Amino acid sequence: MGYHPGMADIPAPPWRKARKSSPPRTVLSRDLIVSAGLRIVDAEGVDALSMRRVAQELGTGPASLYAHVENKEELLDLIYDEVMGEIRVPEPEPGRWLEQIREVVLEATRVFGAHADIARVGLANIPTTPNALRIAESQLRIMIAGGVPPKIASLMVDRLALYVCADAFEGSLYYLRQRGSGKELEEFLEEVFGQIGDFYRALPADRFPTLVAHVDDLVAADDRERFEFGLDLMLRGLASYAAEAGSAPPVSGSPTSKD
Amino acid sequence: MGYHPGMADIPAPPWRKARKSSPPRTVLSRDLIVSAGLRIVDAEGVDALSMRRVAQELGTGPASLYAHVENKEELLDLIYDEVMGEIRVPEPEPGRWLEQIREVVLEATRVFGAHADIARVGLANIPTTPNALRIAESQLRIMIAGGVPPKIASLMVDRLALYVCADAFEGSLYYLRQRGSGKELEEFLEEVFGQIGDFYRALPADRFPTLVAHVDDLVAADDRERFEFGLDLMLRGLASYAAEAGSAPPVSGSPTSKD
DNA sequence: GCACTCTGACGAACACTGTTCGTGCTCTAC
DNA sequence: GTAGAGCACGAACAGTGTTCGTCAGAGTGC
Repeated sequence: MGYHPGMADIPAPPWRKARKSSPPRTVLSRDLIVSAGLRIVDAEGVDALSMRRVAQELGTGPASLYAHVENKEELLDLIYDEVMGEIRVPEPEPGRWLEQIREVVLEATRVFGAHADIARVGLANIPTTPNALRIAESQLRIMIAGGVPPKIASLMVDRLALYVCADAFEGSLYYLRQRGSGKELEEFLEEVFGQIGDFYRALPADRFPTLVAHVDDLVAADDRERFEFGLDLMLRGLASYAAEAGSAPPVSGSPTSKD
Repeated sequence: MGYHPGMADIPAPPWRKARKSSPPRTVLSRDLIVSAGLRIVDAEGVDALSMRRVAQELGTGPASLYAHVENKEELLDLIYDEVMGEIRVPEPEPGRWLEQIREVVLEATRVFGAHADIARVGLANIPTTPNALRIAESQLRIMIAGGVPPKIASLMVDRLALYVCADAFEGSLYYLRQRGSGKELEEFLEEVFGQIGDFYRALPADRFPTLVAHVDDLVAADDRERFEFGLDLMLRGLASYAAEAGSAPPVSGSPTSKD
């Protein structure tokens, strides 16, 4: 700060107001912007991401970002693709195709779960970014190698993506609210589920007899169990489609008995 | 406008500036606000709904709304519940439980589809509003009457709600973009799907061989087919859980052969 | 070494957003 | 007839995404 080597000792002429003491031009780039954005999303969620906030993180003004990024929307897409880049996919092993699909879905859920509510970006866009394609390619290849009819496999890729994003987004809501309330995760969840349980129990039993009668079942399941139940629903359905089409059904009957 | 009956013919004294020509106080109410909000959502989508916009629709200022509604969030919840009120549910007929579940889900999808992207409100909230409870009660009753184990039925209610909202929200994206582009629905969809097809076809075949090889399958399905495929996946899975638990499986094998 | 263009960083501004505060009108209850 | 509560409303605050015009500095051609 202050002296610049090239200017020797000559002080800036005072009548020129020194322009602004020439702050060292920060060097921006798409990657810098994206990773700064991802940092914000991870720490505070998608709603907290604003162009000003990203710019501030990089020590500049919001207008500077628009030279590298079209939009806030494009920025979010780029961040989303960055996250999807963390999802690892296996080489197809035809004998384990159903299990492999299950593994890819679990892997995706793990990654989304590690990045706050970023999954909602995936819900709002038709994914055509590189990593989205990579994962779709992988899933399609696994299923087709396993003998699933291509039409079924294509539909399945779409529905699985929707399910993963929707569930991850739903799950992130609890996560963000917990973070906002300063409590520990376990304590928070217990409190929330307790409140929901109390709420259901307090319902008028004449209008909602079945709900009231099964409160415990309604409240018992945690995030993980609900997610896996829904996933296995779809996988059982898929197995039945595959079996109908003459493909060999998965060896051990149902995908439930895994893990 | 102008004369008020009680004031006879006496004009307002000019030195008092007439306060503001005393505009006839509009009478607000929660219901008025909610229905105005729903009108905006229907016409322009959730993003277009702002407190100012609602106030304008009612001929007043934004601050006036806060006497009847806590929040924008609460307003959206109220609008969402209003929409859910349109969903009709049947009386349980144990012999047709799977078909009835399917019908309720289709009915919900129909209603959401008629109200722009309102479904995204359902994605972002744990639904505890009256109509959400009504529908959950109905689904639970149908399944339990059909012999589905309560635990499975409880999980199913949750997963179906998630699926319906997620799909309706995804579908609404196309809808809103079409509306924004001034074209006819059919023309718009054809254009979009054409572009996506072209995009897939133009992909490097060495990195995405499976995608490129099955472009036609990937692009062929429309909204409806994708939705019903996913739904039937889940229902087949559900049927298999129900069968495992000793309940009578649905008569005609799979839910696919309906309609 | 000089003059040139062109990229891109940046300050300021615009039109919005949700929400709050204070004012004062109008209707109700006594 | 008057006190009081409820509530409609204007103005303001702090924030948003985005655009415009300016202008420093790097790179290029001579």
